[in-house]
Amino acid sequence: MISERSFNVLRAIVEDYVSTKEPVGSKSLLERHGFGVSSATIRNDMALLEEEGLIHAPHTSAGRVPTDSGYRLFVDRLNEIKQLSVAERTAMETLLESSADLDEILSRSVRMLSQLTNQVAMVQYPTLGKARVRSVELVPIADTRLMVMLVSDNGRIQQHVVEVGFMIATDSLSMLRGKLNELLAGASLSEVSSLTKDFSGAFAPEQRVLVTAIVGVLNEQVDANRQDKLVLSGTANLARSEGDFGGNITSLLDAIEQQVVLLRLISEMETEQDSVSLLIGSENSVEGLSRTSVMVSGYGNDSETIAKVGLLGPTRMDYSTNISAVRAIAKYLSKSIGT
Amino acid sequence: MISERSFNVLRAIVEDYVSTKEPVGSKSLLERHGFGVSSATIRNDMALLEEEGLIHAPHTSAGRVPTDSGYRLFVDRLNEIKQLSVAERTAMETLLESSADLDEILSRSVRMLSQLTNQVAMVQYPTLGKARVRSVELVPIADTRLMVMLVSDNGRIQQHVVEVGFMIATDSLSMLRGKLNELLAGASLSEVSSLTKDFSGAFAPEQRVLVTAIVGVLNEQVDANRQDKLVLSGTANLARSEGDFGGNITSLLDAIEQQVVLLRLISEMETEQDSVSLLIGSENSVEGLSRTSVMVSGYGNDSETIAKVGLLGPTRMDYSTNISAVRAIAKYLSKSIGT
DNA sequence: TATTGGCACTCAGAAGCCCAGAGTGCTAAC
DNA sequence: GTTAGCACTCTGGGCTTCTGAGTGCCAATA
Repeated sequence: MISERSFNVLRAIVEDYVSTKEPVGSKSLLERHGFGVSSATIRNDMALLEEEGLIHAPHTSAGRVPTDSGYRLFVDRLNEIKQLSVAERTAMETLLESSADLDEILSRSVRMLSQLTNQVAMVQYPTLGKARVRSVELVPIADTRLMVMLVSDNGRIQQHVVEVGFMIATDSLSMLRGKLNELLAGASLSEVSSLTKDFSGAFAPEQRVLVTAIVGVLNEQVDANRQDKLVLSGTANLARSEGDFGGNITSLLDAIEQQVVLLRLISEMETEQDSVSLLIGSENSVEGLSRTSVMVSGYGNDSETIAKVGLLGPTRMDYSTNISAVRAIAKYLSKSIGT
Repeated sequence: MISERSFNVLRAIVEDYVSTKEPVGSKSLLERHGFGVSSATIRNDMALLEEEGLIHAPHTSAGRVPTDSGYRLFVDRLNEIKQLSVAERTAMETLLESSADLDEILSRSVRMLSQLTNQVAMVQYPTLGKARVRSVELVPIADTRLMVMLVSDNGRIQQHVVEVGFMIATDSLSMLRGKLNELLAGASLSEVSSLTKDFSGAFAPEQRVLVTAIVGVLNEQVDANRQDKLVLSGTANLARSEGDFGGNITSLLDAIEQQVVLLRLISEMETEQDSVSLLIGSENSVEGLSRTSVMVSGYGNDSETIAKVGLLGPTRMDYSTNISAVRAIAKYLSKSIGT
């Protein structure tokens, strides 16, 4: 369809535009990349690219800017992805060494991703999916406070403190814990609600309040899991590249603070592990994100993807670097969580 | 020193400038607040205020803008603090009802504060301070993974997952748990390190790896507590009021992302519960925060303040509203945590 | 047929200019 | 101490001009 050289021109335009932020013209293009041809030839190519809708001139007699489709083609033909630098790699490795709990792993990863890319990074909490209950723990925190923990077999922990309002007898607690584990251990999370339905009925009235409270918390924990959670980092970066969004940055910020929109968006994007999927500009149909590109990758264990990680930023971004960063972080997350 | 009317003029200037964002002149001042005098009189007062360094004209023949000292005087003489609206109050109350664990309480509070004020809100994690160990819990998470929890008597929980690298025998675990609790229960946190120093020596060599790992984690948890943590919310709001910072918003964002700077700053600010302390503009000596006001209040239980909560924003902010919001949130936090 | 040199044309953005209006400070009168 | 009056001073918006980067097209060339 379009010639090899034309494509190279497109690539050059994308690269220059991303780095200079200025529409790029035929002459300056020649200066930076020594194509073996004259500026007139380049102009012909550019006219062709414009006809194809890959680039676009903000006004006559200005340079060209890639369109969404232009970026798209550029990305699709991106064969060699930039590698992480040595410094970045070592940073990743130190991150990897320190074993930590889920919260920490996620928040560190997402921060690292945002620093690596200078974009807004996001990571989705792993959904429990088909996970099963490993155990239930009841830990007294204070005289009248109890921490209820639900440990699932993929290593995820949910916890919640309940104020029960009266002194808790430790022996009845361990009895209760035993019964709960007997009932729930090995059950899939989706079964928890039905299994616990009549549980409190078997207890003496004076215990029933406590039991009901605990069961309530357990069900909440399973539920809380359905509406997944997103951790963001680097929103500040948006302010830095404000110009790229044409000033109406607030609508974007709102969309981000809502989270719901983002969650729906990324859950609609198909991902496999080790591959990054990408929506460029208006390819996503979210209002207010028309000048924004979103990329995500899945992470999880060998058998399945349990959640997603990615970033968003202006369409004018360094796709190559960012894709490799997302991929690296996803890989790291799989390694840390997947076990 | 300065007359009653002059002060009222100052107050009017602050109020108008905060709401309109425009330097305010003598005439428009008269229109909005009907002082019983002519514009010339106001001008005289303004000249006086300027001499005192309380207001300042961006250029000749422009209106006046409060200086940092102007805001300061305004705030110091602020006798009636705005009350929260009914809607805000009910929102607070629903927040209050739902009992939750520390993380959740803090993140909800800080989000609410940022929404209430449209500023960047921050809350410091409670330091354990003179807290004592209530109990240590060891919960198996997977075959080779163990969750170590340190529960302190102020209701705070620290937890960490360790990968031990081999199968964990449940009976040795409960034995270990018993010994640890025997050793540590009731001890103050600062003693943990010395108490556990020789602990692992008493165990059989094959257990020692595990024990050392656990002790390591416990010490980490105590340590982690020294370098306190800050939760922020509403950074997006900065972008909205970008103009107030004279464009160089990035330096501000950096300062915020560093956190260290903020932590030092707020820890230097003296606070009592129920009172809000405030640094206006260049009153704080942090570079990059010269156009920023920071206010914090302490929260904790009856006997002591255990951490701080506050916000930051442009000097041109609605001090009255913000102070009352911070105060309300601090009160709420004390109520939820202090027990 | 693809490439190139040449040329006329276009238009955004910077620079310069002008003017109205908001605001001031001062002085003299009340 | 307050006020009316007045001369003065700027900023910001609107208008014009002009330069230069960039284009599209055409005829000549390889």
